[in-house]
Parts: sequence; structure tokens; C-alpha cells
Amino acid sequence: MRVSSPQGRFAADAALVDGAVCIAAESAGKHLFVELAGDRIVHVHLGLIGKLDVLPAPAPPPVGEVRLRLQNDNAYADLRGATQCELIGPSRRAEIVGQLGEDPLRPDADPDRVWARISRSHRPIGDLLMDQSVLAGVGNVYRAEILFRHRIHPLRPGRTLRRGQFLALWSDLVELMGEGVRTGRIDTVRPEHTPEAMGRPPRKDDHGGEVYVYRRAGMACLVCGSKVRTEVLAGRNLFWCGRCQRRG
DNA sequence: GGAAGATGACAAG
DNA sequence: TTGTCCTCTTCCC
Repeated sequence: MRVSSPQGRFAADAALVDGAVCIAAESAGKHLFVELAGDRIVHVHLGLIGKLDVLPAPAPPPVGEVRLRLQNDNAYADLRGATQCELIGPSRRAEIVGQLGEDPLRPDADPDRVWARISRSHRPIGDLLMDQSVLAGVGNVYRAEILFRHRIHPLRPGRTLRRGQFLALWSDLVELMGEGVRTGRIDTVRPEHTPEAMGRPPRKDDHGGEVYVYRRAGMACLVCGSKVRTEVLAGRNLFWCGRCQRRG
């Protein structure tokens, strides 16, 4: 695989692995590990604004700030804006993975370990869901949407949830996130709640999916019609429906 | 043309 | 809690 850094910031490391055989590419939570021959691993974390575009070959001249380009005869991948792009070894990867909680996308994930953390915590469930050492991979969109789908108020302390409630939430995450991987979109609205089914005019989303509350502050809840609320929690915008999602 | 914001995470105070 | 980093898009003049 050809490895380069048109923007330059990864250039020194790219030169070290240019031409190496790619053995595997796998994710753990929000981390991507591209494993190359010789125990060399490219570790990528997109952060808030990073993007990885994977397109068919041939690769055109790079446009914009392409920090990493991976390329073979079939396809190329351009990385922009990532918070992490570094060359690491197996021990560092093990360290990163070891700090992560359970990833709903992995078949071997153990929901009981997640429940053990949540059921003992006084922290809001909306906070726990974003904690990568509890649940790996869930971000701001899935947090808002999964809580809405289960009618759980985001500020409820983790320990006030019932076990059955959590297990339902977990299996829903497994399904929703799996679908997100397959489709490349985050669609969380059940068929019976789509604007068409509710007799409302269709709407356009700017993040590539249909959602209940995420970034819909001030708009009407798709289910009950009351205004979607928002509040900044730990520096992130939180969204929920005050009527559908009870605190108690 | 410029500001604001965005699916994140960390350090500093 | 605030500031910082990374890049691009959207919206407003």
C-alpha cells in the first residue's frame, strides 16, 4: 500500500511505512487501526471534525489538507482534520484498547460490564453514555437518539435505571449502530414516526439521517409535538423532549 | 469574505 | 469549566 501525507504533518512516519503490506484494518470504539506488516500500525481518531473518504482508484491530486493518503491499485483513502494520526506498535494499541469500555459493534461485547458501571453511578445517563471507558463508540448523536427511543431523561442518574431498561437500550444500540455501519447514515426514527406516517410535510436533515431530537432544538417533537429542548452538558449540546422523556 | 459550528478528547486552572 | 487542536461547510452580510 502506498502511504503518503500530502499536507506534510504525517510525512516522516508515512515514509517509514510506504509500500508496506496491509494486513488488517479494524476499529475499537472510535479508534481505527490500520495494521501493516512488521508490527507497524497507523492509529487514527477522527475527533470532532475529522473525515476519512474512501474512494475507487485512481486517486486525483489531493484537494485541501490531506494529512494521510492510503492507496493501492483498487482504491484510495484521504484523511483530513483528524485529532490523531500516528504510527504505533502493538503494545500501544493494546494500551488504547484496554482503556475502552464495551463496544456495541463488537460481537464479544459484554453488556453486564456496562451495567455494572451504570447501575452504581450517580452520574447522569447522558454523561455515562459518552464516557468511552464505559461504552466505546457512542457519540453525541446516538446518545440523544437512544435516550429518546427509550423515553429516558438524559439527566437521570445511572443508578436509577432498571436493568431491563438498560438491556433494552443496549440491544437497541447494537442494532442501530450496526445499521449505521452498513448504511453510512444515522437513521433512528421508527417507521410509524416518520413525517409521512404522522401526516406532516417531509423534512431535510443536514447530517445525513433521520433523527428524533438531535440538533432539532426548538422544533416540534416528532411524537408528541412539544418543543425539543437543548442544554449544554460537559461542553456538548444535549437534546431531548421534555414531555416524552420523564425524569422519574 | 468572515463567523460559527460540527458525530471528540485532552490539558490547565 | 474553559481553552485548544484539527478542517470544512453553512449561513450571513
